[in-house]
Formats: sequence, structure tokens, C-alpha cells
Amino acid sequence: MKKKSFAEAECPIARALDVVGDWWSLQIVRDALRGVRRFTDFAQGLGVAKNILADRLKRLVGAGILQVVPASDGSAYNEYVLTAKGRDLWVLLVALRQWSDRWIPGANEYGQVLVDAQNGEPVAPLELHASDGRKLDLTDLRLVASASTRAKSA
Amino acid sequence: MKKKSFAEAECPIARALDVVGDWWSLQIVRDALRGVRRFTDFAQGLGVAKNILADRLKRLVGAGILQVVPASDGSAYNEYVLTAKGRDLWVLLVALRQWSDRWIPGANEYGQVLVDAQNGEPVAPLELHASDGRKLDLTDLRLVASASTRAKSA
DNA sequence: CCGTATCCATTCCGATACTG
DNA sequence: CAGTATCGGAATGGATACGG
Repeated sequence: MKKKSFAEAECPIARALDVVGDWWSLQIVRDALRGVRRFTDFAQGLGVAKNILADRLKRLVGAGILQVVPASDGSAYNEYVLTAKGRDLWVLLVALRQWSDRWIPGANEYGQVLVDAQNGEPVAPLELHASDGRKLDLTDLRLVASASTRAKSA
Repeated sequence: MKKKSFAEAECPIARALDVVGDWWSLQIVRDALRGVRRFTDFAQGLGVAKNILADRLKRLVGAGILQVVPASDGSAYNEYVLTAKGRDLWVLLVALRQWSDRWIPGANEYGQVLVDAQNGEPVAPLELHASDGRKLDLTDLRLVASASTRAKSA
């Protein structure tokens, strides 16, 4: 049977996973955020087979996360740069990195740390705040139908 | 050839993806955060085949994200509850949801919204702050070798 | 109700070869 | 360098059947 697609799923998390919920896509975005633009540079940095990389690049372009632009150095090939939608995934990658650093022992052998470019100090953990600025925890959250939905059903 | 594992990868993002970088794992965690504990409830909520659900549950238990506990109702079966490591993935799921709501049109047809339980107001976007409290953007970030690594190489 | 086991189709992935 | 094409093995996923 064919693999189920979450593109029609009702849950926004499932929809997002349909686009970036595989082993390679987020790593490609991670490298793109570091400035990688060329096919071969992605391939070498990731250690991924070229056919798979080609497939994922097409998929990410189709999802509006990457954009194909003419080569900056005048060569005849493509470069892949993040769109605003793609760049906005940086929050997700920071969340992944912070979770990994906290919970996967030895995951950060090379000791890479995200720092504030202004003063070189490590960044704080991601925080979720309420509309009034209070810091929220998991236990403070609830998932409800939005105003528009409630209005529609009323 | 066998599928490559990122368990030995040097990048913490790759390490994390090795655990939760597939189509189902984060959805299982999402449902677990909502209180789902039983095999059949996961299966129905996700629409996933039972064999792969069993596989993913084992994998998540092995990764220390879920924990098997005796059934709370006295029946002879297992329940799957999140560990602290698993609960801590809530930040990642919030990041996914917010990105999806922002960038995937129509992803939230049912209009579910994360709200502050205290006042019912929608939560603010996740924020990353510097050690001095300044709010940071993607352009403010740099990735450097940590202090311990620098000390070691000195 | 809770899984495990099996069958089968599809997909994924890596290696390699090939084109321009 | 930048891909495309193809092949084979492994993993994924769905359906169903089976046992506790």
C-alpha cells in the first residue's frame, strides 16, 4: 500500500511533519541556514546519496522552503536558498538542538554551542510566554477551538 | 544497504532526528502529551498500522521517551507514559505547530489554538533570549565551539 | 482489549554508472 | 560540478490473521 500522506491531515503538527518529518529534510535546512547552497556541498556535508538529495531538494522546493536561484558565481548550475518560510524553521532547529543537548548524553561531543553574536554568551532555552508576558510551562497549556471556529459553529 | 543511523553523528540535531525524525514518533508524543496511554487509543487516533505502532512504541521506550507502566485500571496490559525526557519535547511540538500555523495555509482547519490555561488567551510565539534577556533573532545567532572544547584544545 | 506475526506492495536509501 | 538513471537490499506501511 502507498505511504499515507499527512498533507490532508487535520492536525497542524501532522501537516508540518508531512513536509519536514523525515531524516534528511531538517538537516538540509540546517545546512542551508549555515550558508550551504550547492548540490555537492549538501551531499558532502550530509553524506547522503545523490539521488536522495535530489529528491529532497525538489520536495523542499515544492514545499516553498527552498528556492532555486541561478548560481552566484556565473556557473550554469542551480543554488538552493531558503525562503522566508524555510528560514523560519530556525526556531524548530533550535528546539531540536536544545532538547538534544539536554537529553541525549554525548550528543554534543564537538561542543558546539549556540551563542549570542553580540557578546558570545550562550543563549537561554526557548521560552513560551502568555499574552501578558508570563512564562508558560507545559502544564499551563490548553488546546481549544479557535474563535473563528467557535463563531462558525455558533 | 542498511539505512544509516545518526546515532553516532557528531551533530546534536542529527542525533535528535535519529530518535524523533520520522513520520510517527512525534505524533505519538503529541498524543501522549494529550493523555493517551493505551495501545489501541494510539492506533485509533493516529490511523497507523498496529505493527508499526508497536515498533515505534518500543523504539520510543528504548530511547527513554516513553515508559511502560502497569495498567492503571487493573487490566493486565501496558500503558505508555512520557518520561521527563519525553515531556520536554513539548517545546519542539509547539515550535512545529506555530510554524505550521504560520506557513501552511489551511493546516489548521479545525482551528485548534494553544491557549494559556489561566486566561484562555492564545500564547505568544516561542522566543529565544540572550543571557541578558535580549530577544534574539536568527541573525543574532552564531555556532561556536564550547568552553570545554576550547579548554581541551588549549 | 492488547499486542504479535505474517504477507505483500511501496518507499527509502546507498552504490554505481552515466550524461553534460 | 551538477545532476539523472538504475539496481538491489532494507525498511516502511497496510491488512489481516492469530494468541493472551
